[in-house]
Amino acid sequence: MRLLIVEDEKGILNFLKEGLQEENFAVDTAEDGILGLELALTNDYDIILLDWMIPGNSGIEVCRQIRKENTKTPIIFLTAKDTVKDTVFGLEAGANDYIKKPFEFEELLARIRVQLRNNSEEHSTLTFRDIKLNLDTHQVFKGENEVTLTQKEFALLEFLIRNKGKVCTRTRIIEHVWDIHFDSDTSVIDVYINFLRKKLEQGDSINYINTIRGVGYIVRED
Amino acid sequence: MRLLIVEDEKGILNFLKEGLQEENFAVDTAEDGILGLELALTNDYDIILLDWMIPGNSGIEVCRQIRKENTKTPIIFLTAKDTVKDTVFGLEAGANDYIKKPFEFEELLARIRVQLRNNSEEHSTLTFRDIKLNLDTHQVFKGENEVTLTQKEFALLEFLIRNKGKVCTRTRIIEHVWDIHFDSDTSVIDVYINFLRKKLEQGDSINYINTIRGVGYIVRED
DNA sequence: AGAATTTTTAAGCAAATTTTAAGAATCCTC
DNA sequence: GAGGATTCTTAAAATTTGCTTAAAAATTCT
Repeated sequence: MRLLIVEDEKGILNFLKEGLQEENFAVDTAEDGILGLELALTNDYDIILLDWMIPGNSGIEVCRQIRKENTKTPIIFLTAKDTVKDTVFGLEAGANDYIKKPFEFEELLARIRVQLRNNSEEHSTLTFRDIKLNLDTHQVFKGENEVTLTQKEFALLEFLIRNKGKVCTRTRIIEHVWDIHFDSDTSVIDVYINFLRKKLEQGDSINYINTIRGVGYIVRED
Repeated sequence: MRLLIVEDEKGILNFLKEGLQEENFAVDTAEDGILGLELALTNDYDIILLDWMIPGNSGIEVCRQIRKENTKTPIIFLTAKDTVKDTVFGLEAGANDYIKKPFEFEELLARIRVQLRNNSEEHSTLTFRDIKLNLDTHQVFKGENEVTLTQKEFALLEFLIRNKGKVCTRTRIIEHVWDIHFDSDTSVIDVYINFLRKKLEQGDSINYINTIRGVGYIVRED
């Protein structure tokens, strides 16, 4: 994982650099906006940490410039300011997240992980217990046996497994799987959960998908 | 967590209301500025969502009025406008954040969480003595053992623990957990406190929830 | 176009949750 | 310790929610 830090305070910069290297990131650094922008545009980073107040260019400006060329790489703002106006501006300029100084290293790490998780495409298979889901081929296996799912069934299962261990509320499901963003009283979700259960359980009466009444559904490893 | 939505489009209103209820918010709604303002001033919300264009009063005006009395409660603007000028105007009127329509429910939720500072991972579990409450999975553990709670039970316990060490009056409980704000003589609270005690105490005769006669209930660490 | 498959709607049923209600128990004041 | 108020407990009624099924609508395939 390759990472760029743009930050003018040497103390913070070194602190971050060392900490992140211990976490096995390949770390590049820049102490001003000019260099930062150049590095960001000429290299392929997995994530960029950008200080708000830096010489050469404001962090916001650097962020905008990066976004002109590259919309993918996650950018996290490090900011001493905490007025809302600034935050909003930052997000509007294309940042993915921001963290207020002073922050705990752990928290930064957590946010970095969130961004990387969102961004990474490397996982072309998802697994859950004995279920394997191949995103490239759209195939699903239960142990050795292939289970054939329709598109919607696949999408629903994928969403559930991506959120393994967290409740998927009905609202989130309908947004992510059906792409409906307004009020609608439909029972498609129930029907599709039923389809999935039937196809996955295959008589074994294993309970893969748990219902959280009044909220939604969840899949759990054990 | 108690929340007010001021929004005139019924479709959006219901969509938000349902989605947020799934996330365990107690949701109040108003379809115009007059009612919205009145509710905002006479109740104690944890967060307010305010549409920009509403009948009765412009959202901005409502926001300003609220801020005259109450500077604390976070306000998020829902807006179809997206010029920066308007945005700044709104933030100057005292809003804490804004979100452009159409927006994804997820994004709104993220912004609400930022405002409530529920953002970081640690906050996805609440603890109280040997009781652990996981907000992601909606699971509750007493030591090693899982305790299964219904939605209302969960919401009530969550409210009590969030207010750990403080008395929760019956009025606040009925408002925050049941979303009832008129006078009503119901004994649901008693019944649910009883449910909780039974499920939590599990024969150990530990007293998790104390009664404050004439006032309400409280949970305390020791 | 017709057939097959997938997706959505609708409705009845079952089960779980929530609320109501009423008597028992407890607490507090005089 | 009597009496009133408050809370506890229990059971049953009311409501909500989710499951299941079948059929209609939409889409894809031949």
